[in-house]
Amino acid sequence: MLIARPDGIPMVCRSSSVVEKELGITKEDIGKKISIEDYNAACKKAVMRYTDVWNDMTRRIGFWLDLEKPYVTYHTKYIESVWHLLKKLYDDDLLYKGYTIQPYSPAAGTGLSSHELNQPGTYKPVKDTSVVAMFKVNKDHASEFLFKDAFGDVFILAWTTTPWTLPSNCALTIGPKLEYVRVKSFNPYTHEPQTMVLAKSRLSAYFNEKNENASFDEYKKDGKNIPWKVGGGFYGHQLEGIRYEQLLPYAQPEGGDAFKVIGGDFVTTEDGTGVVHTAPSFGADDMRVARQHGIGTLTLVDLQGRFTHEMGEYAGKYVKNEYYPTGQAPEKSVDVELSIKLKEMGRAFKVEKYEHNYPHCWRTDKPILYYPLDSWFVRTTAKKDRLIALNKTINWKPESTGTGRFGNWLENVQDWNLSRSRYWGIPLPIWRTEDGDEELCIGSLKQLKEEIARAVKAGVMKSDPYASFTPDDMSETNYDTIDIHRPYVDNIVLVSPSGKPMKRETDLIDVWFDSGAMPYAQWHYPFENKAAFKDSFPASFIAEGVDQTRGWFYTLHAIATLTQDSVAYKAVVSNGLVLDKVGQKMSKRLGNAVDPFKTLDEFGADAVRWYMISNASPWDNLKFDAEGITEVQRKFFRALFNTYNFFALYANIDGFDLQAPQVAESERTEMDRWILSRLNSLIAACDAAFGDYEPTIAARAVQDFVVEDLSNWYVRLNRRRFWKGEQGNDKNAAFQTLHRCLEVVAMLSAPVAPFFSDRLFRDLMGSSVHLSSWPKSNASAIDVELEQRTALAQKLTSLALSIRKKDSTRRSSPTSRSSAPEWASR
RNA sequence: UGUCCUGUAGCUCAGUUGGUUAGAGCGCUACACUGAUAAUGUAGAGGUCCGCAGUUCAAAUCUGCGCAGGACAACCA
Repeated sequence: MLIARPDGIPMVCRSSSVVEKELGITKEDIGKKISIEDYNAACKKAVMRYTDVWNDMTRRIGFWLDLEKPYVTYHTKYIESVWHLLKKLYDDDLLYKGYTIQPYSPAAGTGLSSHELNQPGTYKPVKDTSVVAMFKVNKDHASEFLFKDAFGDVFILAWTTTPWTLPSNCALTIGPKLEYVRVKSFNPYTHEPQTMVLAKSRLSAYFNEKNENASFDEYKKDGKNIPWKVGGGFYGHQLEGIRYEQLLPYAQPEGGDAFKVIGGDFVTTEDGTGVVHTAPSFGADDMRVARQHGIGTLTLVDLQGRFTHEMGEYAGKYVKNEYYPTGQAPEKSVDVELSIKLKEMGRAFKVEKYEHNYPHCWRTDKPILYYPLDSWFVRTTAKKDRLIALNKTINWKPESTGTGRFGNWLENVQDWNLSRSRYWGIPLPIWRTEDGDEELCIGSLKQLKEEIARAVKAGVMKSDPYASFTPDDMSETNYDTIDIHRPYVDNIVLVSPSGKPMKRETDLIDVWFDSGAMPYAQWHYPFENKAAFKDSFPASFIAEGVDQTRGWFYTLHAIATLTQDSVAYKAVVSNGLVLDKVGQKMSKRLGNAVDPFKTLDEFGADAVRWYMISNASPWDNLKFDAEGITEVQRKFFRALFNTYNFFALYANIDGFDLQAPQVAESERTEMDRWILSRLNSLIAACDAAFGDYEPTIAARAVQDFVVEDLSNWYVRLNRRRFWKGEQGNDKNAAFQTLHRCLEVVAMLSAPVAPFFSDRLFRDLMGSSVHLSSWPKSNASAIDVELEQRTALAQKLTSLALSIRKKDSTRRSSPTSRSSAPEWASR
């Protein structure tokens, strides 16, 4: 069973953002400028359009797919199967609602899962304004030791690449075991005397060695060559509990005791000052450590990525300039404005541009924020051991991807954030009371109908909007009568056991769940096709790009493990990428991408396929060079075509009879027996190679056989047998031998060159090669000794030609006698 | 920063469990052939097997440390 994706999941994923772009709207406008119905209809159309392109490519390149019955994730039946899986997870306590810091895309208005963040191209190098901010220490019993012969006020230095999070600062985190020092010096902007606390090992990053212990009196207040002096060291834990003045007091944190120094094990001294500015709302680590110490939170940014009304002069400004509509971004980002403000306040120690990799949303291409959100999670961490154990039973090609890349990923598996705040996708089938005390997960339309009936009876709904649907009727017409997408499904209000109304959680689920649910949902399992599902699950193998390691490979594996306690596939071929001929990744931006349709037009599908398969193993990156395709055409296909033409020419002249009885082996010449031995060896080699998911080895073996053995040696030396006038066993043997070779070559090359091989086979046999049985190697026809002897003869022939060449002996003049030393056989 | 892959002739790639002088195709150069079917043959030039160190009688191959390219991951304040 081959899993393939007839509708192309990534296209479905992207269709919504593509549609938004085409319609010239943003997510904000949905429900206002355009109704959700119209919007979803546009999305549906976009899917269809991509489907056509995909189908066209599939046919032309000869993918072996059932295009008549693609699975389509927006069909009601597909969604019902997904709901069934979700219900199963829910019943096993593997689905829960949680409040965590998550990657969030304000531009798309939705949270992102870890594997969405793991798509290629999400992390990009960006230049941000970074600030070393100065937090003023309150003098009290705990901090007294810092004030001993202090020089000006005492500050703790903390570095951030996201100055917009500084107003939401609630704590400072230090490493309890790290060494810290006090440094007396001057503020580089206000030139006031001040004492600063930072990690000892970070001194050299911020203070020039040659100015250490320089005269304070001689400082010219120009910010250059600032003298400094170390005023004593101590360990991080001595700082814990010290309180400081809020840096930017726009609003007060809630739910805790903020503005103190706390200890965290994640603090390092690789960057910054060894002190982490902690804004619990905008960092996963920050939230965790703040909870541990009861710090509370402050979230001064809204879901659109703008500062909230409390932020005074900054209220309403986007925290990243990228969030403004094109052309409307202010000259100074809030990061810059805040930095200037801090400089003026005397609370900035260093402001500079800092280049680092920052994650971007794959829908909008804009930077993401880390933001506190309510979300539904799949508790994959609970099944980590099974995920790992089952993975070990999968045959990965190449193996290292499974043990290395995928294995490491599973070792560090996180709970899967399923929630998406969007409109076009599969709705989460969970209904909740307003207080969240009662909830219900729906696993089928039948169950939904029953619950609707109860709700109507209880009076929370007037009527059943899905009245046209008949439970247990699996016909398409029945399923086509209803739509369980948003907004329709949002109109359903159910009733809780205690009689309260329950509304649907408004989230959609991660589209990757859709694709991972494919083995079940394509069959509408378990509502229909139980046998077909059982026959095809788990899949024998799947093939996809290695970049899908954390995408499709993972979601298939996770869902199968959690819901079936099984693998979803027994083997994986993870393809490498197609690079351009100098080894650069192809991209539209660089203009080095090859148009697949053009390439197919120019060379034909078989030459392209043969080139790609024979040139490099599927998992190795392929340096795509069109000259390689012409070489394949010249060498392999021309040799095969000419060999067939030679056969056909004389077979037609002589009226070769396919049905005639086979000439006995003893009646065939030694060379007949040799090529048939080579042929059966080839069958065995190809069988082993294909069986081990090594198509490259198989294709190369077939190519060598055709070019060297069959065309260049057998046909060349046996031409006279085909030419001669009289019929007879010898001539028949030649025809039958060559015919058999061509027949088998057609069969062996069918997986790689499906069109050429089919034509060849039809011409030879009158039927399709793709309906023929895979050839079996006949061990008794293999004569290893004969193959070795012939190899020797080939070598001697070449040597003889070489000698003739040296002696300038004409090739057409016969040689009466030649001899070779015995060592030539080695 | 981590994980994984790759590195052999100008190019694309082979190279088994370590074992004589490291191979093929293409390209290049030269010569011959046109009695090989729309397919020719022979020869030649071209290599620090990415580098260094180690194991070994023996390393392209095994080990370690690097370098370069690529993919993927990462809360990096």
